[in-house]
Formats: sequence, structure tokens, C-alpha cells
Amino acid sequence: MTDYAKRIDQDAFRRDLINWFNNNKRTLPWREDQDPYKVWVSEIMLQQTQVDTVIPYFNAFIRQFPTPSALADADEQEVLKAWEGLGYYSRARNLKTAVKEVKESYGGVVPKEKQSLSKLKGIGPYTLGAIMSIAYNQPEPAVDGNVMRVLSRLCNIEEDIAKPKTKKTFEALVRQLISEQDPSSFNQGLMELGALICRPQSPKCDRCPVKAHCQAFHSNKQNVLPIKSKKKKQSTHSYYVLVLEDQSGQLLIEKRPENGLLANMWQFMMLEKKEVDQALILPYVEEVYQTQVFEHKQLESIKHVFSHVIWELDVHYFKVENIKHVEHSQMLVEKSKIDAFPFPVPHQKVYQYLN
DNA sequence: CAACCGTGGAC
DNA sequence: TGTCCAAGGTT
Repeated sequence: MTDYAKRIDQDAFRRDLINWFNNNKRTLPWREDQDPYKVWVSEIMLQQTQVDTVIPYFNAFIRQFPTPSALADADEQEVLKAWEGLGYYSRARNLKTAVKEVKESYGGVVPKEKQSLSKLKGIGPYTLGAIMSIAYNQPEPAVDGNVMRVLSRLCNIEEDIAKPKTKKTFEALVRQLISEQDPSSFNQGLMELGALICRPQSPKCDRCPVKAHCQAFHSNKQNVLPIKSKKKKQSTHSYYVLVLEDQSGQLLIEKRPENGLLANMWQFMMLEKKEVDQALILPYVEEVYQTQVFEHKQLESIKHVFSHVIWELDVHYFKVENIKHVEHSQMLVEKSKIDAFPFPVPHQKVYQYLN
């Protein structure tokens, strides 16, 4: 294995990075103190999500659930509602499971032992290192996409950062480079540098505080590194969305399964297009929901791109008589009460098109 | 390991 | 419009 750390002046790099971070770090809500719970919540929200997107969610979330115990006592539906629009909803469900464990096993105090933290649901290698270093000032690697990009360039590392095995290489490298005196500033400095200067496209090398140490900069490879293999493209699934409104103005909605895509979120009825021919939708609705259709109109279609799947939605609105067949997972809800339920974005769009 | 798991911003 | 990608984790 190559000893990448030997390619740079480690002491000078540490010093320059930390000095730059302490003079240039952004003012962010989760940087107001070192409350381990706030660090934790912020790190979960920031997974695969941009800072500007997270800020308003973080502020509202901490206001609503100020402590681990407060979150532990909340309903999962409440938590999902607070997470609505952020995506990757298993983050919210895992966080809720984890704080319950913190409340029951650790008296509501976020543990500071590595072994305890890493057992909590939703805390993987990155988040473990982030909490350990930022909240408890322990020298633990926190390797995210920023860190791999920055260090790829710094040490001229040509391994594919999309491969899981490669992350271990970077963790080993960070263990050599990390500051024992200020691991918090070191880890955050790497990420802040990646976000503000050493960006994926057109890195601002002229303003980089560590360009003197950067192997890619010296060989003009900053636009080639890091090496990252492409992910395969999404497959498309086509559905009818069936919006049923009864005579008292109630809408029929259903809760999604507890596993898989958009788990435990709510939606309007969905039907795979290949199941029923377009011309037979109306009789299908009358038969399945044991009702009579008074009005039927097709609304705007929606294309929604997920990380690994694409939905094409043909939205059909039905004004119906009272619905006699309502499954356990389904509910009739007054229009004015519908915003109490956590809806994923594509179904929020459906609702918007009703008005 | 590779696939699954959301959404919005940037270019 | 397409493509990448953003403070990843779980299975």
C-alpha cells in the first residue's frame, strides 16, 4: 500500500488548514455551541444534502425537538413531517430509534464512547467521526465526499472514490494527518475547504490556503482528480395517481409500507399503468372502492426523478359518492387536515395541482 | 460489494 | 434537458 501521507509536509499542512478554517469558517446554526445532540442532528441532515437546504430544517427541528429525550418521546409521524422534503427518510426514522436508545440506555445523554456511538442506528463511520471530533474533540477520521476530493488532489490519489474500499484508504490517511490538538478544526477544515475552495468543478486554487502542499495543483491535475466511476442510470416506472374526493370534501390517502422507498410516508392512491388500460380506469375505481364516480378529469402529469428510480405520474381526479371500501392503510381526510400528514414531494405536487 | 434510499442546486 | 453531486448508511 502506498504511503500517501509522505507526499506532503504534514506539519505545515495541518497548520495552514486549521489556521484557514479558524479565520474563514461560515457561521452556521450548528456551530453556535458544541451540543452533541445538535452536532448529531446536523450531521444526519447534512448527509447527501447541501448546507443551504439543511439550515431551515435544522432550526425548526431543534426548536421542535430540543433534546434527545424530546425527540424520543415524539411520534414517528411527527418526526417524518418535520423531515418532509429533505429526502432519505430512513435518516429520520433511524435518528428517532437512536435517541430512544440514548434515552433508555444513557439517561438521555449522547454517549462519547466510540463503541457506544457506533452502535446507534444511522451512525456510520463518517457520522461517528464527525460527532467524536466536533462534539468531543477526539481524533477520529470523518471521511465524506469533500475529504476524499480534497485529499485525492492534495496527495495525488488516483483510486476510484466511488468504490467502498477506497474510503478505507482515506480513513487510514486521515489517521496519519489529523491534528491531535484540534481534530475538530482539522476535520471541519477539510470539509469546509472542499465546500468553499476545493470544489468538484472549477476549484479556486488561487485562493487555496494549502496549494503549496497540493500535488494536483503542482501538476495541474485539479480538474482530473478525484477519479470517480459513473453510477448507472435510473429505470422508469409509470403510474396512475388516483385522487378520490367524496361528497363531503374528504380525500382518500394511504400510508406507504414500512420498508423501501418513502417508507411510512403518505400518498394518494397509485396504480401501475400496466395493470389497467387507460379507458378502464373509471370502472376500476368504482369497483375497487365500491363507489360511484360523478366527475372524472385528468390533471397535469408529473415526472419525478429519485436517486435510482424515475416516476411518471398520470394524475386523475375523481369526484365520487361515499367510498364504501377503505383499507386499513387508507384514510379519508378533510382537505384542511391533509397537511398534518408527511407527504413526499411528488405527492405534494399532486395536491398543488388540485387547486 | 453493489444496490437501495430523496431532493434541489449548479452549470 | 441532462448530468453531476451534496457533511452517507443499511442491507
